[in-house]
Amino acid sequence: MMVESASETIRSAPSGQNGVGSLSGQADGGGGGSSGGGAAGPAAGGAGRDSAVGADSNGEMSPAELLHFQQQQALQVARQFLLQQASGLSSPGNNDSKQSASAVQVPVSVAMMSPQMLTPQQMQQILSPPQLQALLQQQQALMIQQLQEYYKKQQEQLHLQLLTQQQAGKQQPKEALGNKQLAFQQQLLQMQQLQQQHLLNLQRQGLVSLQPSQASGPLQTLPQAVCPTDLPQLWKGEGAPGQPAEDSVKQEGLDLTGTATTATSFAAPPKVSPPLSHHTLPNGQPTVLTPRRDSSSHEEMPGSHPLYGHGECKWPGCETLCEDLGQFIKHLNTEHALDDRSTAQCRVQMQVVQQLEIQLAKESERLQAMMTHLHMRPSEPKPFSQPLNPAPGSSSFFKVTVSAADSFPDGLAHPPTSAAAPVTPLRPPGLGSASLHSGGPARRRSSDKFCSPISSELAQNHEFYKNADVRPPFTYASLIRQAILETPDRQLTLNEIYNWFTRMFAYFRRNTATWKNAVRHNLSLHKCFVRVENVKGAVWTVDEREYQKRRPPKMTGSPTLVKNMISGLSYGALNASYQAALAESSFPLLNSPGMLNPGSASSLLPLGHDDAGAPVEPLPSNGSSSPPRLSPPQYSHQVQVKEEPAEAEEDRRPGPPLGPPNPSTVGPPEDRDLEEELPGEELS
DNA sequence: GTCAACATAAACATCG
DNA sequence: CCGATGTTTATGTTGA
Repeated sequence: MMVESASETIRSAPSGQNGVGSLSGQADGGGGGSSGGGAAGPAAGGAGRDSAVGADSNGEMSPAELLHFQQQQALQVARQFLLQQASGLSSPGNNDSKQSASAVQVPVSVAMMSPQMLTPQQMQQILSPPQLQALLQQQQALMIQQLQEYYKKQQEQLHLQLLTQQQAGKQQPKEALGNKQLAFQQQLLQMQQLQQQHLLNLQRQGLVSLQPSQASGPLQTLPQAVCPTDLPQLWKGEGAPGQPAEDSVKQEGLDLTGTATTATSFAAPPKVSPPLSHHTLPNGQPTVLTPRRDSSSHEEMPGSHPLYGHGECKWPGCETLCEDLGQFIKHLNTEHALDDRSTAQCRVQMQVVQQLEIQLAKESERLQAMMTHLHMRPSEPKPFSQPLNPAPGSSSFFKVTVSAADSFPDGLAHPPTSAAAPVTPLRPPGLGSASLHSGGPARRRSSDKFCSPISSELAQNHEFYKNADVRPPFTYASLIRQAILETPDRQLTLNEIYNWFTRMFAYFRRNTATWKNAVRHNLSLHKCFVRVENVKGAVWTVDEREYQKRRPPKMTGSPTLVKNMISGLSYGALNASYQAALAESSFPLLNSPGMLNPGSASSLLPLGHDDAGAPVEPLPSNGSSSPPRLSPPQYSHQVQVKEEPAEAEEDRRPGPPLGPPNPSTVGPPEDRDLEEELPGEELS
């Protein structure tokens, strides 16, 4: 899987034309893809190609490749996390909160999605960048911690030896003693150097991807980095530097928390009387080992075992095929007997579970806070479970809910990030939602659909997208729009748009032909993008009104969901404000990255109107969407085009301006437009 | 099952 | 002619 990683970088730059088509420009699909790709989706297709290309990739990796590689690793791990969690291994045990700071934000709903089925790509989609990073960091922190323990032990040992030697040396010739001391000291030194080196190394590796965020986000508070690949290795019982020793060390050094249950389920030999202590969850819940059916001894159930499924061993990193349970048991007892490796893996698993639990607790807490803030009944378990499993619709909406909620507490305008800030590494609403329900890489209209604040989203995860080869969960249209709106004069040439894409997203630094074609396609296709002849050529602008218009159909569905959701959560009274918030989130003040001036909830409402009102607009979406049309003027205002835009777009939209008044300065034109467009429209 | 939105691929046109 | 830019059509996927 990881093979998929580095590779595309290769194909990126050159627009791999296969010279088939008529003209050059569209060498799209690159060598491999072609039409078939569609089904699998871009990412899938990309992955496919990747692997193909990646195979050849030699040992060396470029930074970008390394980054990608690490991401893949992280995904792997994340997947494992979920996998494990889903397998019911949950054994509450809460450690000190050392790592709580880096608690991973894995949407509960995600965890419910039968992780086994998830591919790294999907994981990418499911976990928001911040989540991925968090995951990664969590592991890094873990590793670091373990390593430090290990090194510490080593040093202690050396010291001990040294002392012993010194004592013993009393009878020895001074010279000899001196030598020995020297040797030990050297050893010690080496040890330290090794440690430093190792840590450095890990850090460097880990930081490749973290750096960006560190510079700008809460992530920087996270512990030192550790190569994300370590964990898997640990699971596999190989590779991790200093691992063997580490095992024994960790046993004492690490704050092992776990439960008997876990232990039993892990190590066959009864001998395992884990020195594990029970902890309590943040919320005070004792982590009592709930005798889970699956955690009971494997001999129990004739046909099943928590570690056995689909004919293979589910031990982390094992996957050995076993024809039947008997064989599996045998395998379990031989391969996963009580030894250093197994215990280490077990510990890792415990950590995993702990993290997940911590996260769950946090999310619960947050939810409670939110609900409290919103004057709702706090102890409503539904919020969690409801959206999780059921229909895709609700689940996706849940995400929106979360996002909206995120900004709620602090005031509508608050960037979600800050809310979750220090502890929870960025939890972009749009992202989470987008990725989640987009399921496949190809589908990422979510953001659009649910109007996630792409701008804020981007602002928050700017660095991430910039460096991580992760496909942004936004539609091309929304991205293009964002690109255009980000500029002072709100107009961009095609090439500039390209540049924006590549500048903002690592993902778009590859497969250029494909996405460029898509960009062009989108520009042409969507009415919201208006081409304006400029002196130096043509520039593209955004007709915000038109853009918003596109959404009605989408949003029509949302309200329903909203209602469902709301009713389900007894959000009743909140309805209005909630929707307003929703709307708000849907209408990020895209302009400034700083966006969202806190506390101006009221100002947001209008937007809400728009969104809510939009659906009301029975316009045929676009086509001849005529009546209330008036786009041209609008952007013509905001856009400083040399030429009369009206002309250029005349054909497109003979729209008569309803809002001649938009003195739309480059500032917040949208608000204005919307307000005017749908004055006082209430969600109906 | 239908529909809308979207992604992707590709053919074709236009222009510098 | 070539490449960049635009337009349009076709097809497939997904969610409502």
